[in-house]
Amino acid sequence: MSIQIRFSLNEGLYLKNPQDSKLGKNIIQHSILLIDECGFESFTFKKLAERIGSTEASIYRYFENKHLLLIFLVNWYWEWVSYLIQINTMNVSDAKVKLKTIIHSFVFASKDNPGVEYVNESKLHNIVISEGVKAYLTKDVDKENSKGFFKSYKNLATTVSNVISEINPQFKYPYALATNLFEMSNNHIYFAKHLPRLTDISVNGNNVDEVETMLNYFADKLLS
Amino acid sequence: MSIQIRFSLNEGLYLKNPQDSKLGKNIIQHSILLIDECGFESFTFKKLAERIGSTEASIYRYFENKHLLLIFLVNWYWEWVSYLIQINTMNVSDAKVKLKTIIHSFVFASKDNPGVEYVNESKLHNIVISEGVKAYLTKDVDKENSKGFFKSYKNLATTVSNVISEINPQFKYPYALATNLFEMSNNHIYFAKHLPRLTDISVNGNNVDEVETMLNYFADKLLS
DNA sequence: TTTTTTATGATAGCTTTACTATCATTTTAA
DNA sequence: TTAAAATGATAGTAAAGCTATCATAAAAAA
Repeated sequence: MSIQIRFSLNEGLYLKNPQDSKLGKNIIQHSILLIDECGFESFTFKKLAERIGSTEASIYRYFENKHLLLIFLVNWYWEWVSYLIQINTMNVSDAKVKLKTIIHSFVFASKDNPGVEYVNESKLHNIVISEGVKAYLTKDVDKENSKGFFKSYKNLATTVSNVISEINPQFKYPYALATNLFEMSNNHIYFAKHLPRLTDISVNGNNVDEVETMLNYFADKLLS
Repeated sequence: MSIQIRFSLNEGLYLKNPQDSKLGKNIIQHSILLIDECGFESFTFKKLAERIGSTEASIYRYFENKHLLLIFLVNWYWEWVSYLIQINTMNVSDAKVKLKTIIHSFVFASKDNPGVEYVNESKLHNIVISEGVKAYLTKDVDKENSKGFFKSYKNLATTVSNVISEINPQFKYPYALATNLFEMSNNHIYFAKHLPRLTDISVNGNNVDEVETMLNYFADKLLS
């Protein structure tokens, strides 16, 4: 028996739910691998179709365009992180410990697996790091936001900001700190790998311990 | 007499220095306006050429492609911010005041003008907020970094991190804090405008006072 | 001033991306 | 076993992202 995880993502993101068919799962699986390989700009539905032995037309039956596929993947990732956080904090009552657990959960999200067969969480994490912000940094952000395309991320931010407010009810910026912890995590992993002079931490291989330490330090200090 | 500001930007960014000719300045001026209007994805050299009554071919004589133009603009912006910081902190000796001045300088960079005739600093700031990270979030980052394309940003980060270390020599993350202040500034202005549930601050019109207050609070708290 | 170099404009064309449409075929469900 | 739904195969279109060539205009050198 295997655990079957299936997230309910916003229906506007796809034309047909890719989690429901073999081809759909193939699209998810190999789009992750291919975007990780070529980067989002060079990624095309044609390349993806060739890779999975299908056709462009078939992929367009699932996603209107590659931008919506990216938003789908990013949402999937945040749902996955939310799920991990929920499980890991289930029996934790102390808010400070809860925040530490949350930080650990998303910094190490790619290693914590039970996992979903057709999703390589580690490569998906790389995509979120390198391409994630492109999901909302577009001229369509307001229209897409009104359709609820960023809800997964906003819900997660709310969850974390509630824990922050529990630790220090006087703290004025719980949402900003919550999102900043996520953004910092992604940014500084990227900086460590590609622009090391923009950060103090280093990432050896996939060892992100220093990121976790830094985020805990920032959170502790700001909430003290 | 007018003040002539001219930044020395990395020569690999352009084929011919656009600061040296009428057409070049026109390209800079109207690419800023056009990217601000359409967003980077929809922006094309063809549209720009039509706008300034020139041709695609002529623009390609200045920039290899729109990606390098974006890096050029972002570098221009960071050079501009560095210049403002340098002027504003010239006669400031106290490191804490210096950091406050730095924060003020970049949050209000678009208003502080003397200005360059053909650059709309305020719209350029919008571009940096909405499109800036796309300059380095690509598969070419390592190659481009080795050519020095991100040097302006790294120099600025170093300047700020030195001030941070002056305030608190024990602080372990001076670079991370420096870049984080910049990234937070951009992110939260964007969030306030487009994804308000991801932040606590609000931006009314172009009033970014709350951003300044938040950054000062974060910096003070972390360095105390 | 005349000549020569350099910058720009006009035009054309080529490849790739981002789609859409149609019809045949396979797979699934009634 | 038949109808319906999903996929594949193929074709085609518009725009993006270039490159090349030649004519002309402007600037610099002679």
